[in-house]
Amino acid sequence: MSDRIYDRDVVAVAQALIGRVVRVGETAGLIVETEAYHETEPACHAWAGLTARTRTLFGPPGRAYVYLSYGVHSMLNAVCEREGVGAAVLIRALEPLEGVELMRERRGREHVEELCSGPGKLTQALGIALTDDGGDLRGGRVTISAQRRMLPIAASRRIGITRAVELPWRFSVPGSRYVSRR
DNA sequence: CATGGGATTGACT
DNA sequence: GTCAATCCCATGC
Repeated sequence: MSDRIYDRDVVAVAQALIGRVVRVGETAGLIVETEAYHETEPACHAWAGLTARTRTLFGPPGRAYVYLSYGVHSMLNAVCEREGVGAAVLIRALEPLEGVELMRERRGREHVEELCSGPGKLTQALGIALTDDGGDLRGGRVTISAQRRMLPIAASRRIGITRAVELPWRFSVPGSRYVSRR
């Protein structure tokens, strides 16, 4: 059941989200890159424990955790594991599927490869903001499909962090033109 | 209450 | 390759 997508090990969920579709209004994209974060490792916001910022992270699974990075970019995560455990999957890149013209307007870029190929890019392209924090990913404004396209998956180290860098918790579709840091 | 560091991006040398 | 933007919030005095 789709109810069990998020209520399990966050690393397994990070892999299971590859090939699903994120949709917001008329815009939609195929997930081609994710990263797992868990309270037991210091790169995760939940490492610091339950605070105002991490309230959603410790809440029920299947919700959106959206936070502001570098004071500039909104980041979309899927809250995982049982309520009370701080864990989430960062959605790092999408292959644009629908609403590409609207994505171009919002991004100010023409090339399809530059629309959703990064965690800050895709939230701008889909119009995801901090107000989407806490929303239900299976029936809210921002949704992730229960259906999944099966794609090859490669594991690697997470990008842009300074702690727990050795964990191979980044997952991406090998050869995709739509992953970040091409 | 003051300070400093980001799960990034885009512009510039 | 380097670096600033910009602001939330965790941390420490």
